[in-house]
Amino acid sequence: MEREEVNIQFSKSTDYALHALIHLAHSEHRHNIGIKELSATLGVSESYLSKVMSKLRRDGIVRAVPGVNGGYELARPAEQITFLEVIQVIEGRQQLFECSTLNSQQHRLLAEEGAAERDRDCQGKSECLVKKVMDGAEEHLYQYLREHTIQSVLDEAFQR
Amino acid sequence: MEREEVNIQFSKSTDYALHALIHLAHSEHRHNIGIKELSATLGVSESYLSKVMSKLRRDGIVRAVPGVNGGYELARPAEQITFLEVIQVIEGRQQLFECSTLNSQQHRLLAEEGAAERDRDCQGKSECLVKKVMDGAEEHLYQYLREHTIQSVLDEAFQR
DNA sequence: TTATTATGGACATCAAAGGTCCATAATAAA
DNA sequence: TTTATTATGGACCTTTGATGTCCATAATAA
Ligand code: SF4
Ligand code: SF4
Repeated sequence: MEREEVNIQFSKSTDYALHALIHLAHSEHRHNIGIKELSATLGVSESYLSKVMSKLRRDGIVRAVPGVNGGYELARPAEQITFLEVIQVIEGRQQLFECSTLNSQQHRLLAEEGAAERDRDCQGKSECLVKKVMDGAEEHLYQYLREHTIQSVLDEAFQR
Repeated sequence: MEREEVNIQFSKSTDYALHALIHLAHSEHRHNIGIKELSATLGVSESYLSKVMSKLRRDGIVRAVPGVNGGYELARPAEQITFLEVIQVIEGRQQLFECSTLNSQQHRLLAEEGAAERDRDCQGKSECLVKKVMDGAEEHLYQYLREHTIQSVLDEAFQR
């Protein structure tokens, strides 16, 4: 009877950002695509999309020029813009897993076991295996996202 | 000046669930670990942790018995409980990426390009490359999480 | 100078995470 | 058969973040 709606997924903003970048890449012969055209292409409101674009500009993914015939264009070639980069700009850069029980008995128990390991990796961080598994998962995910760029999507889409 | 705090990370509940399961696995010679002991071990309130445990029970990860000397125990051997399973029980099973612009011009443009592909994979779903990259990322992540179990953490922690 | 376009701040809304409290059900021990 | 104990689930609360709008301002090319 309950409507459980827990969430571990990327935000709509990330979706919008990726789609906008693809449109810019696809129209790179032209210059300065305005927010009007972008929002029409994606079917998203100008106000909201402009927030997303501003973020992309602040992080050097796109360039923006105001005024007549202004708009956006990629700041770098599309093959240098990875999925990971876009996601991190929009979603932030916190870790996929952050310890919430660092002051617990259990943390002490599990982290102390790493004593042998702390000889080589002596950073005093004392992370346990749970954290290591989760960090490994994150790195796996990131590595995959690093290998895919905006250009790679276009390449596969428009080869015929 | 802004405090951007966007979030793509696992919830505290997932953290609690993993830690609780590790405690149960570590104490499997005993039976029926009560919520009192669990919450003391993790340093988390009984009320909240009991919600998490109930979820784990409803999905067959742990067994629970009320009454004097009651408590929780693993419903299956620890080597059969994967990280992925625990995460999905707590976080739900939606996809990491869901299309938010399915009615856009761009979707039509990108999805139509898959015409050649629809001959073999004729499901009418017409997903584009963006979605495929993201789904690939998800599958990558999941595969990794499937390969790690509660037992594997204990093994590495208590080998000396 | 002017029309146009992006920017950023201020709000508004809504859903979900995180958490508490309590009444009830279930159970084992006495 | 009590009784003490423990888990369960519903109701409720608070805070946060995602999503979104609106407007005043800055910047720029024509
Ligand atoms: S280091 Fe391990 S035991 Fe300690 S809080 Fe993090 S996940 Fe939990
Ligand atoms: S299928 Fe591709 S283009 Fe269509 S909404 Fe999904 S990600 Fe966007």
